[in-house]
Amino acid sequence: MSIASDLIRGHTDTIILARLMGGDNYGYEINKAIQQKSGGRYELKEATLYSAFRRLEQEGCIESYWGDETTGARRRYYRITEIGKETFKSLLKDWKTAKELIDNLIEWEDK
Amino acid sequence: MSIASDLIRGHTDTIILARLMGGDNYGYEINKAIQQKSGGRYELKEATLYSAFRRLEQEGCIESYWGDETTGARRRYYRITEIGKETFKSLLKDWKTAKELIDNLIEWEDK
DNA sequence: ACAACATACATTGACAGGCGATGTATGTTG
DNA sequence: CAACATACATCGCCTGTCAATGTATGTTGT
Repeated sequence: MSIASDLIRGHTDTIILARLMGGDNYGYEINKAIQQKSGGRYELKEATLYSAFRRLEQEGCIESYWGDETTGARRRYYRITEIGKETFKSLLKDWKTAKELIDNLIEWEDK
Repeated sequence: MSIASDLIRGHTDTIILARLMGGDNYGYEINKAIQQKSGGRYELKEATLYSAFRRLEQEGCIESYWGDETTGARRRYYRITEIGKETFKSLLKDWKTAKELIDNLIEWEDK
């Protein structure tokens, strides 16, 4: 992977919630969408993805249900809740703040 | 603190190296400068700061020496090395990339 | 027929970074 | 003389990431 995961750490939830803002989806597909949107530069590791789902569901940000696939592997779909939408908005604001903050803190005067 | 530390995680080293790009400095003062530059919104916890120094020194990014204070508490000064400067440049590039990547990944189509 | 691969979900155990708590020592200020 | 600021340092816990591993189904190439 080309991006250090510590730089993405803390954004996993935001990234997943952003995907679910566009409608219900299941894990594998969500990760595929992330890969595509990143131009192949980034993907969530499966362990990271599924532990994020567990975390978000416990926090009430998402809800899950099994798809009715009659063929192929079963799919667990996720739906963003109202709490999730509020959380997402809040996380977006945090990101904006953090971005400005970091940009500010890595400035320097060359000596 | 107003900023979630997971959003800053992975930037600690960059932030410290940026401070040292402006000349040698010691831990306490570096943290004060960070607080000032952030407008009081952010400070490194001491445990975080000193473990970052240890890490950076082990990696050869910084070197340390004791100040010659004849009064007051002793100060351990840090100097950025050539390796540190290269690392810093590289971290800046990583940040630029990560910023664009995240901005891209948190876009969504409202439904 | 059968291997290889893609789809799809899930858990375990290890690791790394951040940090609260705590400790040391010195100097200043009300 | 208590409170506070300066200054460095370590220990142990917590959390998020991830390699490894496992399960099960469907497709494609030879």
